[in-house]
Amino acid sequence: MDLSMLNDNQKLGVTTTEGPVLILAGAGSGKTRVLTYRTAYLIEEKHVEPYNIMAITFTNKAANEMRERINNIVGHGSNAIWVATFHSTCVRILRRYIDRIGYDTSFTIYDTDDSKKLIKEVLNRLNIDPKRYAERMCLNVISSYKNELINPEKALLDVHNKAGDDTVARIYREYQVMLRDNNALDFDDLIMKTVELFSKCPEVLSNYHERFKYIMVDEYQDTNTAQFELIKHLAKRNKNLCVVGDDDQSIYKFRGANIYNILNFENNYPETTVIKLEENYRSTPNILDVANAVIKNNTMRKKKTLRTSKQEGDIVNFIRCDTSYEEADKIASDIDKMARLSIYSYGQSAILYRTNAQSRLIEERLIAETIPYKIIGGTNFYSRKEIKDIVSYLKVVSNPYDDMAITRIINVPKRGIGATTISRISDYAYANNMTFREAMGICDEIGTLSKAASAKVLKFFDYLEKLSEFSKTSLVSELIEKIIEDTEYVENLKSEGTEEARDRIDNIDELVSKVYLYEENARANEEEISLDAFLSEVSLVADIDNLEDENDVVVLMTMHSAKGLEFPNVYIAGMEENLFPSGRSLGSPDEESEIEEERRLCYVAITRAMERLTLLSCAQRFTRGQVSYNAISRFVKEIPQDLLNGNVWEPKPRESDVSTNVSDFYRVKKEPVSAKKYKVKNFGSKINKAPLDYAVGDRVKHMKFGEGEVTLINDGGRDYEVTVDFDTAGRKKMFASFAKLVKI
DNA sequence: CACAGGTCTCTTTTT
DNA sequence: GAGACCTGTG
Repeated sequence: MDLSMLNDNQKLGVTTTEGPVLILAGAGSGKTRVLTYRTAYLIEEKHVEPYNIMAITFTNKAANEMRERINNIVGHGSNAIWVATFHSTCVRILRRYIDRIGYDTSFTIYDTDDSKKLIKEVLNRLNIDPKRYAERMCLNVISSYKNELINPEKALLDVHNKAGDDTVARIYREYQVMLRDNNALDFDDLIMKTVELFSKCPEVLSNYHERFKYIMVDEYQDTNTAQFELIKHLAKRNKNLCVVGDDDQSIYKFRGANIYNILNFENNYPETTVIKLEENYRSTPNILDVANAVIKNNTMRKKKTLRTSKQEGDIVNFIRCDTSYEEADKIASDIDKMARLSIYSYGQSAILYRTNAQSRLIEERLIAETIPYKIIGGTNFYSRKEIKDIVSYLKVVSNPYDDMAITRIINVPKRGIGATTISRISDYAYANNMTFREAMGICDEIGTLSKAASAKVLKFFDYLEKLSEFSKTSLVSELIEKIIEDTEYVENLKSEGTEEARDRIDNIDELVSKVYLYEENARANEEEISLDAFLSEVSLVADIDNLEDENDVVVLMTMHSAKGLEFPNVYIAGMEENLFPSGRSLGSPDEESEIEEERRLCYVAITRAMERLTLLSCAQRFTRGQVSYNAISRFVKEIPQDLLNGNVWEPKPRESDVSTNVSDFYRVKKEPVSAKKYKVKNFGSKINKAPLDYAVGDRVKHMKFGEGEVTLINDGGRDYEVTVDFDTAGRKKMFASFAKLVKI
C-alpha cells in the first residue's frame, strides 16, 4: 500500500495496528487521514475483514465521510465496517438486545424537549415546586449522573451518606421509572443502558468481542465516563484500541466529557504506544501563531507545539465595532468583497460565534446583501412543531407505551379533547397502573369523564388501533402519507394561507421525502425497512450532518459545531468578555477551569481557518432585549499586538455618543427584513432552480428594495442571476432563489 | 374547552 | 426579544 503521502508519525499511526494506541493529534494535523489510511491498511495489508473493524466518530457526517474515503482507497467493502457515532452505535446494539434488561426493542428515544416535559410531569407527581427545582437544573444533574454511570439508587445513597438534600435524586428515580413506563430512553440512557447491558449480559458482549477486533475512536478528548466504560468493555478482549484526540480541543465538558480519559489513557492501558502528530497542514503560520498565543495560557494541557511549513499568509484581522449591527455589516460586506474579487467564494467563508442567538443579526445582514448562506444549528429540523406532530404519530405506532407522543397528538388536529380530559385519563391510568393508551380504551369506565368526552377519546383510540393495524403491512412512506391524509394536517395548514403555514407545509414535504430517502437507502444497503430504524435515524441526526459542501454558500454556526471542519476564510464574531468567555464561566465556583474550556473553544475556532482569519468584537450589543456594553475578550488581548492587524487597545466608545444614539439606531435598523419571512431553507439539500414566473421587462417586487424592472436574467447553472433596476434602490444583481422576487 | 392576551423568566455550547 | 405560563372570556 502506498503510504508515501504520509509523514513519519502519520505512518506510525497507520501501521501500529496491534495493542492500545494513543494518537495525540493537534488541530489540522491530518488525523482523519491517519484513521482512514489505518483502516485501509488493516484491510489491505493485515487482511482484517472489514466486518471486524469498528470506528466511532463524533458526528454522522464524519462517519459518512470516513466511509467514503476508505472506499476511495480500498475500492470496496467499506460497507461492512461499523462506522457510527456513540449514540447510533448504542441504538443499534440496544434495538437488538435491550429486552434482556427489561425494555421493549421498539423503545422511543426522547430528545431534550421530551425529557423536559417528562421532568415537569415528575415534579407534578412528587409535588415538588418547580421554582425551587428548575427543570433545566434537574435535567443537568440527572444527565451528569448518567454520564458518570450513577443509577438512581446509588445517587440516593450518595446523597443520604452526605446527609444532603435528596430531592433531585428522588426526581431522578421517578424520572427513570416514567421513562421505563413509556418504554423510552433519553440520549444519556443510550450509552448508560448499553454499558448496563454489557455488564449484565456477558454473552452479548462476547458476540461483539467476536466482531470488533479493531476499534478506533475519534475525538477521544470529548468522551465521557460512560463512553469510556463502553469502549473499555468492547476492547477488553482484543485490546486493539486506537484513540485519536487533542486535549486542547476538549470543549464538551458541559456534556460530561472527561478530559482525564485522554490525559490518563496511558495509565489505563499500560502498553500504550503514544504517537504525536504535530505538523499542521491546514493553517498559515500567522494563524497558528495566534492560536498558540491563546492556548498557551492554559495550564492543564499536554505540551505540544504545532509546526507548519506553509507560506506565512495574511496577518490576522481584528475589528472592534461600535455595535453588533456594525459587526454584521462588516462581515457581510467583507464576504461580498471577497466574492466579487474572486478571492474567496461564498462557500469558502464561514462565520463562527459563541451562541446561536448571535446568528440572527448576521443573517439579516446577509439577506440584505443577497449573500447565500446556511445556518447550522439553532432549532433542529426535528424539533419543529409540525415535524414533531407527525413524527409523534409514527412514534405512537411504533411504541404504544409512549404516552408523551399520544398526549401530544390527541388533540392535533383539534378533536375537542382538552387538557382537563387528558389529565383525567392520565390520573386514572396512573392510579390503576396502566398506560395512557390502555386507559383511553376503557375510558367510558372512568367516572370523572363525561359521556361526550369519552366518546371523543374512544374515537381517537379506535383510530390509533386502525393505524397500528395498517402499519403492519405498510411501508413507512405509506404510513406517513396516510397519517397526513387522515389528519388533514396539510389541508388545515393550506386553509390558513399564511406564509408561516406555507413554511410548515414545506417542512412536512421535506419530512416525507426523508422517509422515501430512508427507504431508498435501506433498499440499496439491503437492510430491512423498519419504522423503528427510521425513527432512530430521525432522533440522532445532528444539524451538521446535513452540511454538504457542493453548495456555494456561506456557513454560519457555533464554534462547537465547527469542530472538525476547515474553511479558507473565517470570521469569529463576538469576541467580547461576558459573551466569549461566556458570562456563565465568569465568577463561577471553578472559574479557572471554565475559562480554560472557553479558551480551548477559542483555539478550536481559530484553527478552523486555513488562510484568512478575522476576529470581531463590539462595544455594545443587544442581549435579552437589553443593550449591554462589553470589553474586548481577554482572548484577543492574549494575542501579541504584532500578530494582529487592528488595534486591541482602542479607547472605549464615548458613552455620550452611543447611549443617546442607541434607541434611534436600533429603531432604524430593527425594522428591515424579518428574517423569518425571508428565510431561505435548504440551500444545501435541494437544487433551488425553480422556473421563474417573470421575464426581462417585467415589473417585480423585492421585500427590501421595493419595486423595479427586470433588465437581465442569466442562467447561472444552479440558479438564475437576475438584474433588476429598482425605482429607489438602483440596479441590483441577485440570485433568483434568494431574492424571492414577486411579479406585479 | 378553545383561544386571546397579558405577564414572567431567561440563555452558552449538543447527541 | 422569544417562549413558556397564566388568566379571563366566549
